[in-house]
Amino acid sequence: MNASRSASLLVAKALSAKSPVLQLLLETCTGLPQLKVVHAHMLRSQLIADVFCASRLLAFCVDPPTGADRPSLLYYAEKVFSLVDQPNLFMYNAMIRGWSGHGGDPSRSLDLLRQMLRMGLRPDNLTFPFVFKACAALGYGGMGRQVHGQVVLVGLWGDPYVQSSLLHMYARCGNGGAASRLFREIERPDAVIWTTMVLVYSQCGELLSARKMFDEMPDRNAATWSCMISGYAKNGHFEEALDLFRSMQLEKVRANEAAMVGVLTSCANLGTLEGGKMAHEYMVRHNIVLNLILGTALVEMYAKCGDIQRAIAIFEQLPERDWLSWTTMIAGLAMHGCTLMALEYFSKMVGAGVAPRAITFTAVLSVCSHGGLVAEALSSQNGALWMHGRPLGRAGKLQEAERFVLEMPVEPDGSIWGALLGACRIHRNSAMGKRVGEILTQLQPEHGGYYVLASNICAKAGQWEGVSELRRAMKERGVKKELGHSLVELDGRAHLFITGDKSHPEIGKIEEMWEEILQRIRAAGYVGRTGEVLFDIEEEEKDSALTKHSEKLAIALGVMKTGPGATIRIVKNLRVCEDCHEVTKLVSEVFHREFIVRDRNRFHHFKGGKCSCLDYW
DNA sequence: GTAGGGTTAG
Repeated sequence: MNASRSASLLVAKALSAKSPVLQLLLETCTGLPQLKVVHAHMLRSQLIADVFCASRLLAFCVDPPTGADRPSLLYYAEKVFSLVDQPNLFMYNAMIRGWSGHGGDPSRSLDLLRQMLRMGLRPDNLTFPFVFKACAALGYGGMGRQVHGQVVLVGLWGDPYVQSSLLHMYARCGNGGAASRLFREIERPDAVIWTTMVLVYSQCGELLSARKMFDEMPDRNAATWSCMISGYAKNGHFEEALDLFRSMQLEKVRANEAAMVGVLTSCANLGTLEGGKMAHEYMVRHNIVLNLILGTALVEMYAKCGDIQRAIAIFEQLPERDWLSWTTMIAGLAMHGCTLMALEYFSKMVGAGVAPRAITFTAVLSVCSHGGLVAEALSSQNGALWMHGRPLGRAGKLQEAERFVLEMPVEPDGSIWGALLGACRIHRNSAMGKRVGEILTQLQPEHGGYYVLASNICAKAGQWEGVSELRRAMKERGVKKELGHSLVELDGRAHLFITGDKSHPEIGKIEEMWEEILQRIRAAGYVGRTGEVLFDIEEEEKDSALTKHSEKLAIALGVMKTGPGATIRIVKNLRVCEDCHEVTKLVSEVFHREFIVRDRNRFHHFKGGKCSCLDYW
């Protein structure tokens, strides 16, 4: 006897005993196939006409056991629902809830709300939270406000579930004002509502207000901490995110996945490998399982903090991979100058049937420019673009790269043009650099880095009119150059140097060290770049007396605090300049240190007087 | 008689 027949017999027996057993039976379903058996019997036995039984069926579809294919169950539920003559409030709620959630279609929730109102049904305190969730997902703030009015009309605005979902909706729709007004009207906000306010303010970029809420609320739980940490991370306040993670541990609150993503992202952006490793250990210690997003964040952290081998190992162990996890891996390899491997992963990605997106192309383009390759677009296979790199001479013609950008199956965005501009600099192609620079300064006029890069390309070619033109454009548009800074981790402490800032407690000794370094590398053949050329080329402002970029102070401290054979990691916010690059090469040789420097674009691994970028960057 | 809110992150 086959399985479905034995199941059928079981069902028939069960249904004769009516609902409590039906409930049990539904609980044993693990997916659509089993559900269909139950449904078939409900139809045959007319049980489907029983509103309660039909509701149980819908409830199952809306809230299936983990692992079941929720979207297909939702469509099945809708079919069942559409065959019901007069669905009751419960059934509407179940369907509205279903569509509003994961793998659903929030606009259907709103359709159903209209439909139930037409049918003369009155939404209750359960309907509204689902409806607001749908509005939030769609970003329909206006619709949300109208429904808010309905809530007041039916006298439900005092319900805490309704209140928090309303706040959440206003937060997602960017209406922080409405949210704070609403919050002030709530007499006794509970922890969920307080937490939602933390979300509201971090969503609006008002981190101080968010923190104020966080500090003022009477009891915080894991979600609250997580919300505040992610808020900091999302708004670029990485140090604060890590500080808060430390306090969270002191308070013995266990972090969840979302919090860890914020923590890892912060470590990745700061480039703190020590912090990142500690976060990873925390995850292992607390059995926090790697899902797709968390796994990708971990890959990114290791890649951006300089441990590309570990990043690869984590990536290979991920339970699943999507376009973004592939892209993160490819971009990470690109940063480390692992050109061939990056291209290999790109072809693996395409081979796995994962469609690349714009950021993927940016990463591939940067692979090519770092590796002295030019990207070449070939014919499409299975609708996906295929691409490989072809070696180019140093003199490099970039026309093919430019053509690649123009022929890409996605609209080139700022970062793609930016990658091409970087390639122009490497290949010393000022004509194209000028062209691409113009596109970029129009596309993203507020982005100071592109003016600087374009101006450096001109300077290198001796085209001073181009340089002054770009400087003028920057001034006219009020674009500020980002201040250079370098971070170095030594003895478990992070030292930050900002251009022109001499606040480090050991600045005197550092300057002395720098003088010594200068003497010894000069003996090894270093000729500092000075004067006009420097002024026009460097990305960081020239120090009035000495050509001392923040990076040089970091190098000096690194040499000071370590012995021969040590590895010193430095993270910069801008691209490394040619002079610093030269200096670091020489220091690595003369002082027998390894430097792993992360600049805005990529890693430079200095050892024995050479750099892993082979002077392409 | 059946159900629900806040972290959604890379």
